[in-house]
This record gives sequence, structure tokens and C-alpha cells, in this order.
Amino acid sequence: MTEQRPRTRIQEKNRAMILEAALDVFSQHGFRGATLDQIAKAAGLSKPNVLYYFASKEAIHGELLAGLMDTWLEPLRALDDNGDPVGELLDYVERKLEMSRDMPRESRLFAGEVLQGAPRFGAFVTGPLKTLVDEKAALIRGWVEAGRIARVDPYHLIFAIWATTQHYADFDTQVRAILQPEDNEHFDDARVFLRGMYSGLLRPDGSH
Amino acid sequence: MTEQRPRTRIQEKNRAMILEAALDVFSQHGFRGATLDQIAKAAGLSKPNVLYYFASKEAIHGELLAGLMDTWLEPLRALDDNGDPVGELLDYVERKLEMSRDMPRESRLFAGEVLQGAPRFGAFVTGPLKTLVDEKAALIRGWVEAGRIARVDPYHLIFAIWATTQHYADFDTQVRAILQPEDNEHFDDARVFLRGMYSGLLRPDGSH
DNA sequence: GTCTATATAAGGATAGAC
DNA sequence: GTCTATCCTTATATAGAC
Repeated sequence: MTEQRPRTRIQEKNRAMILEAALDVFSQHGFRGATLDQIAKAAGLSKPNVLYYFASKEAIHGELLAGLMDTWLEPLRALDDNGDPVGELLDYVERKLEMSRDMPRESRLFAGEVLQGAPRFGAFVTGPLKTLVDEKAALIRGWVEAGRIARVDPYHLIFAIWATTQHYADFDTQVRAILQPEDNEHFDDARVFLRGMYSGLLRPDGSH
Repeated sequence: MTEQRPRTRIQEKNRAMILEAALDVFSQHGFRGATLDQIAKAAGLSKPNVLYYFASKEAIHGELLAGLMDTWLEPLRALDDNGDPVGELLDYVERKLEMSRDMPRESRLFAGEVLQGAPRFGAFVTGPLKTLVDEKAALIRGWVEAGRIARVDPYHLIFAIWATTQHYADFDTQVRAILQPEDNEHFDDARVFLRGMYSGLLRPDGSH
């Protein structure tokens, strides 16, 4: 449980600074690889002072994950039954790719957790995430059966979208080593590539 | 440098047991998260005995990575200029998917390294891996220009293939939480899905 | 609220008996 | 070659002064 005791502005500011620093450190080194020294230094505080705001290293990590869950589910949640199916799914791809560009640390934080078997947020994966995926897979299946998109397996489609978009955040080091982009212009190429791939895949039979 | 002094059969057997155990532990917990105690226990040896065979924790990890590099590059290396382009690329997808099914620990070991910025094998990524990717991207570009496959960006195609196939190993926990497969039958569905997606993507214009 | 100093534990590595 | 015992560093967390 997060403490609900009221906090002053300076408290909130310090907590936010610690969480920001912790996102940096945890996403780069993983939970075990991160140290409180690194987090404290990145936050510009002493180690005991960090522990004045959070009960433990585990507590910082947990609060980070908890705070990001909604953000993480939001693009899939936005998939709308009333929109144009192909357009909705292409928008989803685009939104996920933007998140890889704009929130790569968050992506790597989640990726590291899942990679290790989700020891600290298995409940999120088997709970809210699975529930939402099941719901949206049913929606996609409905589009398939109505002939509004091509015949694809909804679950593997969702996995493919996750994989191809998150790849640019999670494997950023590798992508940059190979493409050697200035700034982030490779995200534009990725966008074009993925739009082409998924629009071809999803286009219902005979519509081209 | 690896010692080149000759080793007895029992030495080779113990080294192999340690590496096998270390692959288990490193792939699940990452370099920092893994402990020599865990590796020793999994190998059925005492901790000092493990260090009799390997100079350090780092040495075990390094030898694991080094020993897997060739295996990891092999499928892409097999992409053959003389074969049918679409068939060659679909075979590559299939081979990579099989590796995710049959060597998930190896996939997660590499994924964990890249996720953390490849601190211990950046040289592999910027060296042999990049060289091979550049070479095969040129090959694919040739196929595009000859009109033998559809117009796609070779690099982003390779990234997409990596992402969509390795996802089933690296995010195994998440995939299983959502699909709840008996055994590994979801790999068959993934195979069908990915074959469909990539054959549609790669088919040259007007060939269907 | 913030710091210095420190308690305590975990983990990598070594010494030395067998 | 293999083990027990131990060294020593690192890292989480706490005590207590200010």
C-alpha cells in the first residue's frame, strides 16, 4: 500500500526526482543491477535521504511500475470498436512506436521485468494486461468475422505489434549500432515500414 | 583469452555442466542478478570448485556469450543469394522462430545484454553482427531492385523479423500468461501467422 | 529533512586442508 | 580436484547528530 498521508510540495518534488532518477537507473541496470547509491547520486540526494522518502529499494521500484501500468495499457485500451478497423489498428501501431521513441526507459523497465519472468509484477501480466488483451482480441476477432480486416490471429497480431514497436526501445543499442542514425530519424523509416507492413496485412481480401 | 591448455574428459564435462547451469541462471536473472551460489548449486558443485574451472563470474559469462555468437548469427548467414528470395526470407523467419522455441535461454541472455546497453559484448554488436547485417541488407536491397521482392527497407525488415520471432522467447512469460498454451503449440500458430504476414509483405507487386 | 557514521548481510574470490 | 573456512568488498538499511 502506498502511504496516503498528505505531502508537502517539497516532498512531492523530491519523491518525483527520486522516481525520475530511479527510472533511469532501473531501466539501464535492472532491479538487481541498480544500486541506491546510483539512484541517490542521480537524484542529487544522499542515500539515507532517499530512504527517508521510500521505505526501501523495492518500494521505489514498485511505485515506478505501479505508476506506469495505466500509461502502458492506454494505447491498447484506446482501440475503438466504432472506428475504422484498419485505421484503428494502424493508429495503435503508430502510438506504440511513438511510445518507444518518447518513453524508451519505461519500455526497457517493463521488458527487463518480463524477461526475468515478471517476478515483481506477475500480477499485472496475468491480471489487467491479460484481461485487456482478451477483450481487444475479441474485438479484433469480430472485425475478422465481419470481413472488415483480413483473416489474422488476433493474439499473434497484438504480439507482433508489441514486438515490432517495442524493439526500437528495448533493443535501442543494437538498432543504433546498426543504423547509426543522427538523432531519431530512424523512427520515421520504422513508421513507414510498419505502416506498410500492417496495412498490407490487415487489408481485407479484394480491397486492393 | 581462453586457456588453451589441454583438458581431461572430466574437466571438459565439469566445464560444460557449469556453463549449462550458468546459462540457466544468467538468462533468468541477468549478469548482476545471478550469483555464483546459484550457479554452483545448479551445477551440483561447490562455489570454490566452480572458480577452479573458471577464473571469475565474468569469465563464465564471457565464455557463454562467446560460445553462442556463431550460433546466433548462423540463420542470417544462411540467407542465400542463389535461392528464391521470398523462400529464403521465409526460411529465415522459420529458423529464427525455431530458435526461440528451442533456445529460449540463449535468446534471453542476449536480450538482457542488449537491453542494458550491451556493456559486455558491445564489440559483437558493432562488429560481426553489424557487418553481417550490412551484408545481408545489401543482398535484400538487390532483390528489391531486381523486383524479386516487394519494396521494403531491408534493415527494418530484419529488425521486424528479429522482433517478431525473438518475442516468443524473450517475452515468454507474458505470451504464456496470455495464451496459456499446453506445451508449445502456440509456436505453430505463430509460425502460421508470421508466414502469412511476411509472405504477404514480400510478395512482389502483381504476383498474386 | 538531511546528513555522517555504522550495523548487517550478501556475494565474489582466496587459503589451505585433504 | 574438491571441499570448509574465511577474507573483503559492496550494498541495503538504520541510528542519531544537527
